[in-house]
Amino acid sequence: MSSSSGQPQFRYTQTPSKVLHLRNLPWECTEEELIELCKPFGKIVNTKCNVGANRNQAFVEFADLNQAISMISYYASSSEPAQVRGKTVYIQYSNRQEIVNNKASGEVAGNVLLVTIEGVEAGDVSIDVIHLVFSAFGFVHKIATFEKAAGFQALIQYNDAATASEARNALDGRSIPRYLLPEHVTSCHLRISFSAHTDLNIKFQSHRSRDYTNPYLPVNPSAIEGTLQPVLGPDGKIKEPESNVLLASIENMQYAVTVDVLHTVFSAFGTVQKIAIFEKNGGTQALIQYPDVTTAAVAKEALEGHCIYDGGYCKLHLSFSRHTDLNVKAYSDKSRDYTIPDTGLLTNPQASAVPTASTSWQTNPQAAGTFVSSVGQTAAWDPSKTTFASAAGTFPGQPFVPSAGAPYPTSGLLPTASAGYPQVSQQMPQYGSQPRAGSGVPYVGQPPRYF
DNA sequence: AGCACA
Repeated sequence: MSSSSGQPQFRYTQTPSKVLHLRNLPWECTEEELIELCKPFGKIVNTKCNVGANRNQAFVEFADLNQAISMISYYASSSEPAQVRGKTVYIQYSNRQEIVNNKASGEVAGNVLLVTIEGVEAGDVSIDVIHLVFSAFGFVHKIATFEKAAGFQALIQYNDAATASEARNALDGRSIPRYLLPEHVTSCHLRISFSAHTDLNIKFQSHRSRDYTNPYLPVNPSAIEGTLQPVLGPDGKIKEPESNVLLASIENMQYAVTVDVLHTVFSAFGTVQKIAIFEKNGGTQALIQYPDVTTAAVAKEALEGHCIYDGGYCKLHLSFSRHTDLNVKAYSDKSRDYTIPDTGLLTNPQASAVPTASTSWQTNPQAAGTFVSSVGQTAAWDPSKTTFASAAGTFPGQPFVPSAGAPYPTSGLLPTASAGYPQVSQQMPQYGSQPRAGSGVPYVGQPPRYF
């Protein structure tokens, strides 16, 4: 026979390759056209278009050798030749085993995609929506989002370049379905390229980054809520813009944390204007609005990492919210607006820093008779000066005294050292007496405590 | 219609 194994250039003796050589393509055939032709046979992990003197040749690399074989086999026995724009395309195994990465940056197939979401603000597309969209092509390991001059961008890490390529091929230039987006978003085109990253370094689960391979990664409360544009502080660390509204994440919420509890705690630093409690990512969070940034900053500094109740329960993590004025129901189970006068249910604004016993009773019938405001006149209270010993005695007019039978005699809001459990009141922090909560509020399955 | 290049 004329064919011999010593002539690899002869088509019937070419060794199979994941890479196919296509020729007689229409002039400057696009990658999309190439992919359309080849993708029925398998996952395309790389392409090279417009090669050759006439720019009418191309290479396509499949994820698997068998996929390349199936395409060759199909057209070897097909009565219809492979065609692009009606032009017959001749396909052979390439004499190379892989396409070299000579593409422009961003075209080099990797397992991490760089996705630019055009025409939206970061807050418009949640990381959960991004995860949903990109999970259609395979397990998404990690997502990191950020805002750059180019707009809202996300890095999507898959296990392999093949999966990433498939997602890119399917989604590049497309839009996230409207029903997944806020109503005001009119367009949301995805522009997708490959990142040079292979493994993203996700430090926290947050609204801008996720590691789906590590469910135990700590949640970063400063990044859960809102769409803060990170600001670099003097130390070079990411610093959130200050706000008069604090976002509190409540960790280890063994006991109910109500609006009243939060009001008592946060009133220690100034007038609390509004409170809203909500559930997010399976945890409880709250927004606490002060009249000014300074007060919020003091409260944040003093309360961060402290527990409302002893034993490490209801540990607070505080960050500045992007909100400046909460729009809350004046009086509900989960929210309170203390700035609205004449509701009949609320104390008047001047005295609103601490709810009176009577208002607590109205809202918490079970708590009747148990309310003790341990904070007192907040306007005069300086957390940096108040001493620990002053807890009950410094606040005249307190109608109730601590119950001798209280099962948890120590005060809450102790600083929680990472291994500092259980805690005792002697571990008082530099802030002196801590504001306390819990009074007047029924616990879940626990009797109330007093101070 | 016949194998590319960082």
